[in-house]
Amino acid sequence: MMQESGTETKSNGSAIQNGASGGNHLLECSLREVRSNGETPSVEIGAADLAHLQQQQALQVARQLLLQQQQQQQQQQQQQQVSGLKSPKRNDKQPALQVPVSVAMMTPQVITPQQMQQILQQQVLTPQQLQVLLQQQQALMLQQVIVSLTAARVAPMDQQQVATQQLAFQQQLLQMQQLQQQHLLSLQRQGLLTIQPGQPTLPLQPLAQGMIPTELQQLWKEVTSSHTAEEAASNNHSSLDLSTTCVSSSAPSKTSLIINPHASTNGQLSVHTPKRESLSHEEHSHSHPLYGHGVCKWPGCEAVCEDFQSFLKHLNSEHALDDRSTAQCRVQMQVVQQLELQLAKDKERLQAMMTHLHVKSTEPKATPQPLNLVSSVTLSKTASEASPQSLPHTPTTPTAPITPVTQGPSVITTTSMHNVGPIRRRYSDKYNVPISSADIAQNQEFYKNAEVRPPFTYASLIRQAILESPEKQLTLNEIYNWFTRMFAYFRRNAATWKNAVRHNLSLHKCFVRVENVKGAVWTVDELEFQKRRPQKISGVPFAPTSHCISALSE
DNA sequence: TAAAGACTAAACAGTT
DNA sequence: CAACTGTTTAGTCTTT
Repeated sequence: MMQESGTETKSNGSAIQNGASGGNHLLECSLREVRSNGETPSVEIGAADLAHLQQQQALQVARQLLLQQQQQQQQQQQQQQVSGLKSPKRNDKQPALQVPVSVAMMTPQVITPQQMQQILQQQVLTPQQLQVLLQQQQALMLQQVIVSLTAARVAPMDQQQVATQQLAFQQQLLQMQQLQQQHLLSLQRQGLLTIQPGQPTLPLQPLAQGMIPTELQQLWKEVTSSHTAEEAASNNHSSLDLSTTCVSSSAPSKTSLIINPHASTNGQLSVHTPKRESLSHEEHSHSHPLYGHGVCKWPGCEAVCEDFQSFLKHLNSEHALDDRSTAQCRVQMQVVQQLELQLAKDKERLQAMMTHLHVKSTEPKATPQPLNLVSSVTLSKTASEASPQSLPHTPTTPTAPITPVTQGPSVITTTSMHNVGPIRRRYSDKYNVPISSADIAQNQEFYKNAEVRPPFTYASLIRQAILESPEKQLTLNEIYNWFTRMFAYFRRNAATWKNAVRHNLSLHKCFVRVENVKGAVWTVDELEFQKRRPQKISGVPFAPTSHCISALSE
């Protein structure tokens, strides 16, 4: 309604509300609201953390699997129960916050290609987990490269050592890439996956793909050759700092901060911009690509800076022009180059897809649902065969100015957490999109950052919010907070959607209000919810379906 | 074409 | 008194 009113000739109050005017104010209000409620999760930090935890979880499962295999080889039968290996689905279903500390704190290790091969063959992990695992491995290897680069400067290796290590890294990377390709191919064959390179939830993929050995070699040469004895002496300390930062337990999340454009919405990977230049420019606005949410966004830094002034101090002292910064810059440049390359490829692909599907760009109502464009095109054979009558001509909503996410984040969701429920029919069905069991939890990274309307009904979202809570009950305000936390879209037009939430809570019998000591909370009557409507669209049993295909995109 | 579901808007009452 | 919470009604749009 709001979206239609924005694009259709007919207009009412909501159209005005939905316009650009006042949007910032509403956004600020929503954010203030979130903060005032004592909740800290910033969107970006949450995104990075989640990616980190997902990686850790996948790695943990893989390790347990390997461990179990070893045990089984030794003792044949007895270890199955003791191993405590959770089913992949169960594991995936855990919200990030429930991940045991021991898992989150685990020091990442690179699994050998042989071990990886084993995991792939066993097919015990879900495709999603394998994907994550592969990416993490690539990230870890990249970190090893960086560590070695700095270590090489601290303690110069002889040429043979360097060459040997180089070769090892290259071989490992190559093997990993081959395995990943093999894995993706097998997924494709199984119809579980439509490959979408460059998707934001798989931030490492483009990098790893792009970091071909020759480039790494070049990088290696550049950095190692720039080493001088004087620098080694003066920068010994800082180099070590980098190393420890990179191999620390939180390294994966830091890596994702570097590489994933979503991990820092304001970090535009603009490292090649001369620092001083941007400084003078930014001093007025106090918005600096390397500074956000009180944290230094220099790759791998994350130092807390109270205000902008202290950030500037920190930037000048900690990230001055030395060989460490130079090396980091070079790495970042590689990252950017690869991302740009990937973006160009994806743009080209999108163009070809749209050409192929004879997009009617004059369709006025199509704009609000970029999600369904990609879904309908990439989801499955049935979707693409459906030949939608009209497709959006632009991947972004007119009211959504966020550009970094327009790259095409078609998220592959091969695991099922919560079956969210009915999608909003008015938009989704238009394109014959069978994404009824789309998975919020898997797509949340996207919705957190992109101001795109989630294709789910209010009732489904409310239910999801309540079910995600530990007590399976939420106050109205907590439901509000969930909406704003999980969806960038709901950070504006608060009056509208909050009214809708209240309206839905009251209207649907599946939402039960329970008087509490500290007020009232809302719970879900699951029976009523399931009763609500025969979900013809989904029509498919949810567990297997969502395990196979569900999707979303921008 | 009618019915049903979903959404937006708004009025209103009770509570904090 | 203002803001919040909860209920209800009305109108519109879309799908079946």
